[in-house]
Amino acid sequence: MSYPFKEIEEKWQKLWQEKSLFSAKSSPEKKKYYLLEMFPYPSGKIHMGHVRNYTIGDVAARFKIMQGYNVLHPMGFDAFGQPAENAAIKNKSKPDAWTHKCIEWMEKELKKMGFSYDWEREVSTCDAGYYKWNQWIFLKMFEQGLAYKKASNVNWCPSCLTTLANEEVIDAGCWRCHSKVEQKELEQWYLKITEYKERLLEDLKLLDAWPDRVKAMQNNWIGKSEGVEIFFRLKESGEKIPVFTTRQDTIFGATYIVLAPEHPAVSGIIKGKAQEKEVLKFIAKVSKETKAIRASSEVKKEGVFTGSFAVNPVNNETIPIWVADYVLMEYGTGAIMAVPTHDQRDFLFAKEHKLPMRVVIQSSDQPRLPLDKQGGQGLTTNDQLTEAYEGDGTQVNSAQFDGLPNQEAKKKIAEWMEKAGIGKIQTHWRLRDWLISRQRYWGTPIPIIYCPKCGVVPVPYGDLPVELPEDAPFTGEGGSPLGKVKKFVEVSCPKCEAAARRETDTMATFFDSSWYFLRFCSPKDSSAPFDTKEARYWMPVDQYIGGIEHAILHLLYSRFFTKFFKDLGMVDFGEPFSRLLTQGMVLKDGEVMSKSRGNIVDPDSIISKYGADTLRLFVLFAAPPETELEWDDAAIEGSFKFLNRVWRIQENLREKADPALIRSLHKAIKKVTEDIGEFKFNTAIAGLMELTNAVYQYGADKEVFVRLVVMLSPLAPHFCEELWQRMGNSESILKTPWPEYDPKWLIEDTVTIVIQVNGKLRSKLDVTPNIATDALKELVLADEKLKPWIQNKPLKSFIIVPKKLVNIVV
RNA sequence: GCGGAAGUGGUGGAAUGGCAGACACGCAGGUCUCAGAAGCCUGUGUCGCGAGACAUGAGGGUUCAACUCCCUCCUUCCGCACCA
Repeated sequence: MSYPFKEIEEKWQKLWQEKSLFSAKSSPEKKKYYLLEMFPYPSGKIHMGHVRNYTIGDVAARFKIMQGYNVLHPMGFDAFGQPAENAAIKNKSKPDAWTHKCIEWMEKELKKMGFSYDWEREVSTCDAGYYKWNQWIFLKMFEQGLAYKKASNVNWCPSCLTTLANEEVIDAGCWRCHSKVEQKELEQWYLKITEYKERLLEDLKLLDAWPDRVKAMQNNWIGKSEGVEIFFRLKESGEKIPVFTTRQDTIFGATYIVLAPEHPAVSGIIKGKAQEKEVLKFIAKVSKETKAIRASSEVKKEGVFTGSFAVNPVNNETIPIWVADYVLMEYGTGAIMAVPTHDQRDFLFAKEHKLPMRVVIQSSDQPRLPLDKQGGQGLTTNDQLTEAYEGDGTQVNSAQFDGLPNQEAKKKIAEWMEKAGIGKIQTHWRLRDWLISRQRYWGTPIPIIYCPKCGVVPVPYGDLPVELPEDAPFTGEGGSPLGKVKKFVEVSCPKCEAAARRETDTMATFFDSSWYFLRFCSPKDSSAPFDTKEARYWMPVDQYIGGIEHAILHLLYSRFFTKFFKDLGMVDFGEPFSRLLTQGMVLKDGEVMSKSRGNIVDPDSIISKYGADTLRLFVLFAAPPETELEWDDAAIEGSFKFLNRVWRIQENLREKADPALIRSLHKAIKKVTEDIGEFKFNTAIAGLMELTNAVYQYGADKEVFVRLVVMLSPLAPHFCEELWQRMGNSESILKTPWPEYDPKWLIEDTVTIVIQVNGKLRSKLDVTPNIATDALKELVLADEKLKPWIQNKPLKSFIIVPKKLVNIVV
């Protein structure tokens, strides 16, 4: 017979709620712990990913409560977004009603898992009480010049019918629907995240408790590269052509320069040249290719000579100007100096088009690079090299810099060029400003009014929130639905009262989630986005838990917002999340669970078969939190069996425990406490299983059983509350302090010493822990089992690791 | 190409310089039962009857001792990328 999990779970979920056991209050004299899991999009159903994410968080929260911390563990919903709107189009329902229904279901599902949330702090981003503050924050950014509108080429998803941020484009496709992203010229709102690029990069170093992977990804994304802009000049007109390089140490090896086909100087330099027609044809061909195609043709680098020449400012050498598709207008200056000997792409291009090469960095390894002179210019012939040498070495063919190590020359050349006015030390960044306009209904309206006389006018703070009208038409045919609601669009200008129009785009939903962790500190505040005093107490988040898919998007934006609030003086810290745990995905048969693959395991079905406690236990036991978890329908039986095994102990409690069991207990307390503290739940559970096995071996008394149940309670809370109550306790088990081990029980009367001969295990001895070295040596050498291994070979050394091991080397 | 993570039994995984495979799943045997299920007990890396030998992606190195540290390489996953 299995234990009655269904009754037990329902009973305790009800009791916890009645007692508001998890409602948090700030109290400065108590140590706080803010534990947060990434809030979900309210799809209506929770999936295994949610179960895993929130179970990890819940165990940590309950553990910290029992350790005496004042714990804040809130939950809310990232409720704006396209699925609600798509559902509205499909079912002719309203996004608002649909979303609230979903939230209701979702809450129920979360409650069925027994999570310890402070539901009084629940927040939904689609409530006007929340998104009012999105608008407030937007206006503050607008005042600081951090929110601005500009026309440019933007990413456009033809299926979602809206623009996308760079961070939302994955493999040239839309992050949500994977449609191929198109480029479109549009006037859109941007947030100047680039203003914070230095700090966003620099402060990554402060995040010791973040996974390296996430930091590396952000580092990559921000993409700082330091180099020099070198001013080449056109031979004929003397016009400046700046090129950007990070390898200024190779400047003396530049044998041609290459312009992007879109480079503005191209049309001027080909005019009247014999090559004009050919170049124009080439440009036309390239312009037809999309970014993706251009990037994918990795092997062949196509290009044409322009008929013009440029002058290298470091040696006044005249070199040809080419146009090629491998140079991109979007990066650097859209022009490069080509050094075929020390850049592989330039090398391939030069070889293809028979362009000259010159070695300027000599490798210190053998064989040496060929430095054969050709026409007295230090040129290497085309067939002497098989690839570019991109490593470090010594400068050669580099005038006054000859003989210097190239890394040193890099600094000196940069300084020299700046002094001589032929270059400028410069840093390029990959990070672009964040496009937040979306041509969608179900989001926060951007609080801006366009007046024919006053121009762009921010909505006055007193008029916030700009509420979403309820009766927007959803056709799915494109164009912002808000634009079709007359009474929304037509307003009078707040400044001059002339007839004006409202902005009809809404904000990207990542705006909403960039500061929700602050809102949880004072979720009902009606005078500010958050109460600075409350935020000072609770923030930063001590432990944040969520999926790796947000490594750049949400986590970068949240860091940006936090720094913005710091600049406004609203918070006194620059990073929102002290520790970050990115949990691994849940797989089935080696693949991510997804509807399209049809390999979804519904948490509900598991709960009704085994109960939430078994489900919790299994997702924690099957793998460490950071790694992928392979779902196994059979293995979950093991977790269920374990709970039943613990359940049966209560029927057979003894009067007095065996000392061997007491020893196991104290060992287990030490292990489980350390492991839960380090989020090593799988081994913590193994420790509890071992203790349970020991109980079966020796028989348990009440004292041992009590501690077992207390330690199990963060992991299987309903189950343990029930046992706790049956043991005669009236208070929740959460009010019980976490057990402590007594070190005296960890001291063994005898220890087993492993005896090795030449590093191989040959025997074992039981001795007292503090045995004298000589006595131990004597004992070991008397061991009959070792005789065949030692024979009468001379003893080279005798290594003793106290209480553990002896190694005899012969 | 650059950056990150990982590679251990049939499976999930444990061990961060000191007994490789904890704890589970699975499998096999036993016990209980009229029988089955559940429970309980035992066994279970490979080869070998055995003593023992071999085994942590491959190969080297450091060390009395290496899954663990160092070097070279291979494979898989993830991020970025004609980034100058």
